[in-house]
Amino acid sequence: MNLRELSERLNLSQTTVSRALNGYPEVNEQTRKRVAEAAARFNYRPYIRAQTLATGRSMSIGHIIPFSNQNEMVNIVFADFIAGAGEIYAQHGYSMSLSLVRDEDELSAYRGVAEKGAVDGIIVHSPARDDPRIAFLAELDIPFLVHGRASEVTKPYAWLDVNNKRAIETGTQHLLDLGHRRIGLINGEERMDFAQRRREGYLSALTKANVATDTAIMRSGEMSEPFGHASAHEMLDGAKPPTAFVASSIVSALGIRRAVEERGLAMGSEISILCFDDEISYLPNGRTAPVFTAMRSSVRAAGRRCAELLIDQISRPDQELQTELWDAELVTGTSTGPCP
Amino acid sequence: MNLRELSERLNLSQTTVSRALNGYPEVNEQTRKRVAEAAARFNYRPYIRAQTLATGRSMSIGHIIPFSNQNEMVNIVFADFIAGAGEIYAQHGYSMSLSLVRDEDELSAYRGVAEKGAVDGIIVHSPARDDPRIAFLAELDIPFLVHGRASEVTKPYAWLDVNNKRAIETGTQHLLDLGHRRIGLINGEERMDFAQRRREGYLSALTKANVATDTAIMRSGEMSEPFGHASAHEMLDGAKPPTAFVASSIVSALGIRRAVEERGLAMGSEISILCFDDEISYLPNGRTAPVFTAMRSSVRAAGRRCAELLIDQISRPDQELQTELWDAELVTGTSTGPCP
DNA sequence: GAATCACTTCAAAGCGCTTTGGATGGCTGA
DNA sequence: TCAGCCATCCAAAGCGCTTTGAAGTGATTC
Repeated sequence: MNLRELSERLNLSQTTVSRALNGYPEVNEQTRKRVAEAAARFNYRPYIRAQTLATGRSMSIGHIIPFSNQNEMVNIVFADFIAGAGEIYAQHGYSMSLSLVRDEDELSAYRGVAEKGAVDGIIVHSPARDDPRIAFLAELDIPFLVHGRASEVTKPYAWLDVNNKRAIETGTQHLLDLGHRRIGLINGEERMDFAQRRREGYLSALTKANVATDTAIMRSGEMSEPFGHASAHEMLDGAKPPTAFVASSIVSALGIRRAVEERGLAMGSEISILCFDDEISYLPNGRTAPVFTAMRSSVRAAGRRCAELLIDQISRPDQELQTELWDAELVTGTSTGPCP
Repeated sequence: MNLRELSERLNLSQTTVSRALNGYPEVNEQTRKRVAEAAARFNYRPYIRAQTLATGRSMSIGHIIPFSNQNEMVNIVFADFIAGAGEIYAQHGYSMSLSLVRDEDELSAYRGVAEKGAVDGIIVHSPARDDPRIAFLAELDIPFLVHGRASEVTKPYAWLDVNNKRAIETGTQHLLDLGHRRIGLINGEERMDFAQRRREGYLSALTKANVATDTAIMRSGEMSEPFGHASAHEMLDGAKPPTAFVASSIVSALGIRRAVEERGLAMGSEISILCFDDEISYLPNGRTAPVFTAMRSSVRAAGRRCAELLIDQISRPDQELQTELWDAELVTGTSTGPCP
């Protein structure tokens, strides 16, 4: 059942039927009701494909998720981000189109998605410091918003980010306040912008406190449980082992904890752990009382907000590009304590 | 730059240009080359929207991800499944359209996606025992494939599933062989089909071994770290505490381990833990030597295979509906040992 | 030299919807 | 009475692509 058939049954033109269904004012209330009833009775539903071609809008947002060739891994926060964004899309009648793209062929995938008019806007995930995707999308002239930032990109673009530097600076400061002087850093991959900023925050806190930095207790890698586990063991095996750890993710923190426990050390007294907590739904950091002391910022909330900002940008293309910087919140759990 | 413009510049008809670009045989090699060059030079790319309308195929697969209202949680295996499926889609020129749908309005979302012709096929995630979605999709007459099964649905449908019953039966048997007689079960939500089957496997192994079952050491819930943690504590606080645990997910196993360690018990000797391992990329169960003894089956491989099967079904609609049952593999780690 | 054929190319008709630019007719006000 | 004006409705022209059915070439065959 298509529009033509429906309009024939009603003895009306396609125009009128279309307008009636889409709520245009220039149609009699009675005929509108007639149309609505017939549409329901014949179970009529417009073909999205045709609508999309006629209107020029596809009512869908593209997410291109990079995933690393080395470890075949999707960022752990991705599912919750998507859950948040999806909620907003549903409210506004948008759908979400997803491509997982390997590092090497990412740019061509962007062209594929954006230029062909398959989506009305794009969300960029996990930007690197000097991310070529941003300049590329700007040139394609399609609305897009970056979750995160790319420090080395100079052109303006829309983004939403957590203040990663300040977050980790605050977290590290918290450990310093507890008397720790040997603090290990277990970071994400530092070609990622967020990881760089977190590192800056870590270094800045140490420097301000006149504590020497030591690359022997700084690691950067894939944010998985085994990586946290192995890194922690290595550092604790070192000549001058740390008394505290800063972890970039709750997953690596789990690995650190395992290493700590394997060594028979007591977490929160002999060894302290502080991590960044994205509030991942299946790895909650304690519903009521947090386990890990953490810098907390909800990635699901970020997903929601990113979707809102992008939809806003699509519907009002003339407005200035929006940016938002969120502060993470320090929550204290049982994983930190005074330096022994 | 659209097809008409391009064909005008080339002094050719749209037909010829279209055919040249799409590899039809009835076009001179020389003109094909001319067309290809011009297309590259003018950076021509067909509008997907128009192509989609003209061909009747949208070249996109819908995934509708249920997510629970109670715990606002997306299944942890989802990201890796998607990563696997996305790989295959990319190879075949498909894109992936995602909707996250809350429990209560799922059916209407299916109609929205399927009936409007927005996608060529659908993958159904996390089916419940008597899942209304399956009958619904069958009626809509759109190709679909279920990841998992719905025991109470009688009509034939395409699916791919792990033999959950046998997997957990084997796992439980392994613990019985080690001498354990009090084995706790920490399962997923039992309205989900897979969780029911796992429970059956658990019960079957115990019954065959003439070991009494006890609901006091059986829990079913959300498959999160805290759930595993709390459940393990409760059971270990009981009058007849278990000496071993079977966990439905590596995430709940992590929680169990935390509880075990908090009590100062040694995992692998005083308490054994066996879990189902979906090979989630950021929670790998030990790259070389597994930590947890586990029943293992890669959810990413399942995603890949599901995508293949569905694409096959779309391209050859007349063939019989395919089904595949995979066996999980027992891997022994350090988390299990003889009953003390 | 006419008929046949393979090889290329083309004009035009969709795909199902939206939207522009009128028509139509009843009603109002001078 | 008649111009002017709403309130409704409509025919037709797109949106950019694919595909059908036919036509225009030479070359080949008899």
